[in-house]
Order: sequence, then structure tokens, then C-alpha cells
Amino acid sequence: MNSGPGLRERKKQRTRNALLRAALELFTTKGYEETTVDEIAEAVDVSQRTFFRYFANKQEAVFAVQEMVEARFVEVLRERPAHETPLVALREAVLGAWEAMGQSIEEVVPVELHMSTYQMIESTPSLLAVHMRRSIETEDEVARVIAEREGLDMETDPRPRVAVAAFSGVMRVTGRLWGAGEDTSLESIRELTGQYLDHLGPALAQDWHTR
Amino acid sequence: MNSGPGLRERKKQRTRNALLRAALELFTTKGYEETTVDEIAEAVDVSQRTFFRYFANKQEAVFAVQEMVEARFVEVLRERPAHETPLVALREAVLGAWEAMGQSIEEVVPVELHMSTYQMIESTPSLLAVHMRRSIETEDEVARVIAEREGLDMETDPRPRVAVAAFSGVMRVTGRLWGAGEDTSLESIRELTGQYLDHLGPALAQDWHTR
DNA sequence: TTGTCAACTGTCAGTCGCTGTCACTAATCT
DNA sequence: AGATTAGTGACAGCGACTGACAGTTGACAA
Repeated sequence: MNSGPGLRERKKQRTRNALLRAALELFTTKGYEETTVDEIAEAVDVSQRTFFRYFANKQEAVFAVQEMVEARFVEVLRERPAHETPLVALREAVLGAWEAMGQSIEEVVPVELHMSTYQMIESTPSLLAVHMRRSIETEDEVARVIAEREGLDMETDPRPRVAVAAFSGVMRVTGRLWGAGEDTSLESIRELTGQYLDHLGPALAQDWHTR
Repeated sequence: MNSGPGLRERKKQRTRNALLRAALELFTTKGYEETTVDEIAEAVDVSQRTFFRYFANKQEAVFAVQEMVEARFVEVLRERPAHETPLVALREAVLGAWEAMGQSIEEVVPVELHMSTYQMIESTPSLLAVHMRRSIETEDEVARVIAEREGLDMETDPRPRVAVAAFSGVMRVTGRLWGAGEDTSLESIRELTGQYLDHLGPALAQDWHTR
């Protein structure tokens, strides 16, 4: 008889969002390593223990939003028309995911804050490390989607993995260069991505089924 | 009048090697997270503080040998004949570096232990993360070497970075698959690498200067 | 040989990330 | 309303890591 989630659920969501936002705010202003979990908890006025009930560790807070974006990317990729070559589909999916991000993320955290977070990740060694690991975990899933699209068996045919690995490599380079640059706009990273992928395209875009 | 390094230097080297070996031995047998720095120090009979004077952190001990291999890889790459295409040079350099490894590593740590370490890295999330980060740091240096070989300016021409990124992506996939497999031999990883790179080869091997 | 200096080390105290436990409160179910 | 269960705070404890200080020991000159 109740519309939507109950009071308890809403309260939980509010606490989580408050923690997330406070964490990102602190991380991006005074630095990740320099921010203690105690400070985050204090900013939201909960105990340190509560923070760890919402996030398994300090890092998890950093990547909570990225998580959403990645999930969205895979989702968009699955929806790409079957006639597109793997690389084209991948390319359009990334650009599409960033497009959609603007709308869906804002509810949790300002996009501006998310972009700052991304740059912080790129410039914080320990976070960059986790970012990389997360990437390869996604990579496997993406390779599976590609293999499916092309009707190939991923276990016997290395091409899906190889192509996705190459694609991901390029994605990381662009992310890194963007993070090191000045222009923090969403537009600039989309442009850079497109440009870099275009260089890989001619090399990998030929149809796998004609040879 | 004295041949070689002094007593102090030798003693230092011995302590470091002992720590390194004890650490890897413990890591690979009882697991990385399950091994405390205290245990490592105790195994070598020094204080915990001394361990941290040789290694900035627990992870650094894990990657000490990898560091040598990577340095060797870059070295071999620089020596590859100029007429080879970038991808061929990269390919031969990896295989060559592993070849040379057998000889140069044994002085510090048994090769067998090093291979186990590699597999442990692949199966330990926090270590895999660091491994990834280290990879991209090497990537930049490798891209520089490639750009130099081809007489290109890395700042204006994205191709060196893109090619190296794609190459590195494939390298990581092979390393991951090898780590997950059964065959722990040096030979098996070399074979897997060659095989996987062959799939990227046809796509990226064309000479950059003819078009 | 001896004394001085600098490098290397051990000890101790302390911070921070993270986990387990337990008791208490408040939302949900019956 | 009473029982159940989720969410929380307080506290204790572990392990990685750091800073400060003092003791020891090679290196090197007098």
C-alpha cells in the first residue's frame, strides 16, 4: 500500500549520498591521502563505523560514481546495432555513455564534482592503481559482449579479447592525457577520445568475417 | 686498492636480498595479505623498521624483480634494428627480455620463485592494481622509444602512444590468462604472448611511413 | 692505531585504515 | 502492541607505516 521505498530505505539513501558527496568534496579539495575517514564521518555527523557500513573502504567511495558510468557503458554497448564493426560499436558506446551520464549522475552528485574526481584519480597513484584494476575487470565483460555480437567463442578465438584490450589501452591513454590537461570539460574528453580512437580505427576496423 | 664494493655495501646487499627472498617466499606460500611485515622481518632477524628502510612499503618488495625485467625490456627494445616495424620491435623485445631474464635474475632470486610471484600478483587484487599502474608508467617510456625510432614527435602525433597502448593491452591480457592457467613455465608465457600478438600484428603492422 | 663522521639499525610511540563485538534505537512485520 | 530486524554508536584491537632518538659499526683521515 506504500508508494516507493519505505522511510528506512530513504534515510539510508540520504546517509549514503551525504557520505559520498562529503568524501568526494574533501578528496578533491584537500587530497585523497590527506583526508581521513574520521573527517568524512564527522562532516556528515555519523560515526566512523557507519562510513564503513556503506563503503567497504575509502577507495570504494571514490569509484561509486564511476561504477554507474561503467554499467551504463556496457548497457549502451549491448544496444548498438549489430551491423556496426566492433570498434565502431565500442566507440559509440563510450561517447554515448558520457552523454547519458550528464543526466543520470546529477541526482547523486554534481557532474562538476565527478569530473574533478576523475582528475584526482589520475593524479593519485594509489587510486590510479585501483582504477586500472577495475578497468580490466570491465574489460572481460566487454569482451564477452563483443564476442556475442560477432558470434564468436571467446575461449577459442582471442580476437575479442585482443580488440577490447587494444581499445581499452587507447581509452586509458586518453583519460590520462585529459586528466593531465587543463580543460576539465566533458566535451574535451569526448573530443579527445574520438580523435584517439580514430587512429586505432583504420588499423582494427576491418570486418573480422571477410578474412 | 679495494676490489668491488666495501664491506658495508655487501652487507647491505645481503640484507636486502634476504628480505626480498623471505618476503616472496612467504607471500607465495601463505598469501600476500596474510603475511605481515613483522613476519618477514622476523624471518631475516631484523627489526620491522629495517624492512621499511629497504622497501618503501610491502608492495615494493613484490615488484622489485619485475622492476629489473621491465628495465631490461626497455633496454632490449632500444637495441632492436631500426628497420623493424614498431610492433615487431616490441614483440621481439618482450620475448628477448624474458629470455635474458633467466640468466640475470637468478642471482637475486630463483626464477621459479619469480614465476610464482607473477601468478600471485595476478590473483591478488591489490597487487594487480599496483601492477597495472606500474605498467602505464612504463608505457610512457616505451612510447617515447617508439616515437624516437620512427622519428616522430610524441606530443603532436598520437600514434606512438596509441600503438603502445594497444600493445600493452594485449600484453596484459596474455599475462592474465597465463596467470589463471596451469602451466607456470617461462616457455608457456612466451608462446602465449607470441600467439596473441600475432592477432594484433596484421592489424597494426603496416609501415606508418607509407601512408 | 685511534678518533671522527656518516651510514645503518633497533626501540618506542603514534597515526590511520579497517574489523569485530555489543548494546541500543527505531522502522517494519504480525 | 509486541516481536523482529536493520541501522547505528562506542569501544577495543590489528596491521601498515612514520617520526624521533639513541646505539652500533664500517669508512677514512690523522
